[in-house]
Amino acid sequence: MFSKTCEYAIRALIFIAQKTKDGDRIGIKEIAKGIDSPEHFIAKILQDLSKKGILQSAKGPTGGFYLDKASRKQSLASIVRAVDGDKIFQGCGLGLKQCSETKPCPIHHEFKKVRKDLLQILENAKVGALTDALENSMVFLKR
Amino acid sequence: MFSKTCEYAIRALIFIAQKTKDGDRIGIKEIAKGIDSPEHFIAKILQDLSKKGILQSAKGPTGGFYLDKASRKQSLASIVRAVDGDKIFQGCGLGLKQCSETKPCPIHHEFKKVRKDLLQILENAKVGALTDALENSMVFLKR
DNA sequence: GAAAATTATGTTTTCAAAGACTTGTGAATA
DNA sequence: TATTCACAAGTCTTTGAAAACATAATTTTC
Ligand code: FES
Ligand code: FES
Repeated sequence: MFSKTCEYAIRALIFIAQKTKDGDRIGIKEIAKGIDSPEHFIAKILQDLSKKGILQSAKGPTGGFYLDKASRKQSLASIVRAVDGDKIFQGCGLGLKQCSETKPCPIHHEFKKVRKDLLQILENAKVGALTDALENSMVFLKR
Repeated sequence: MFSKTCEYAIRALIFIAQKTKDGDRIGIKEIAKGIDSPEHFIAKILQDLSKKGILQSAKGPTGGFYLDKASRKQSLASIVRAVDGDKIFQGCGLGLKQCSETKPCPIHHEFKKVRKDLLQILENAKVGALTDALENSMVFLKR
């Protein structure tokens, strides 16, 4: 569904949101452990995303990654868009060059609904809102 | 969503279904043109699938690919399973090693619904049933 | 013997991951 | 106050594997 890169990115962002509620910062090593991802790989992903303003970072001692107020209100959809683009939200399910209402593929009408549902889920899921469930161990970022 | 391989496979199967309604057979070159795919690539895909019994083939002059009665009743879901496996139907949306009800990821409950809808669409779409819409130019396999 | 799928093999591109090196920054220290 | 030092992100390069696509030889069957 999503690329590996994108999966790691979402997990990481939620993890960071939980760990930096009180203005703390968190290092790359701890993030990698916390979401069970390759350290160098997630490092690169987060660096790209911080350039794009999806999350914040600080160098030096006491440095690390964190999320400001605005970033916390962000939806998972915007993360997906930043990483994988919007192919998943707009592209044709059967790989036609362009999804089109007037020249649809055989599953266009049904597929459109799935895409829309998926988009809605991701739009509604705000990064900062998922931390409570995490702390109560109702959901997990690794297993 | 699906792999390129899988997209080609679905398009090809629907195309073959339409072109071999009356016991005809159709060659690889015509298929490649009909669905706008790389000729050698789709050839390999179809050969794999014919080994698995998803479609039928015959060598020699007047040979080609075709679909028997049973294959026509097949759903798109079984094609997807044969090509991409059932990761898309069962795997965790955030890439956890295993999707689980007891240790779910943050979007598990919502995501499950999307997966289920997708599965249903693909189960309901039978290869042989899509040919009419194709012939009436209500749907397309390339553009 | 010609037309078709089949098999085997090779190339290119993309994705995932790892490693080494660089830059910036806060804090200790002289 | 200026210097140094250690820490942590940032950048660049390389490796590995899989997916996507291409070429050539082979087999089957009419
Ligand atoms: S044309 Fe295929 S999903 Fe819209
Ligand atoms: S655990 Fe992530 S989708 Fe079920």
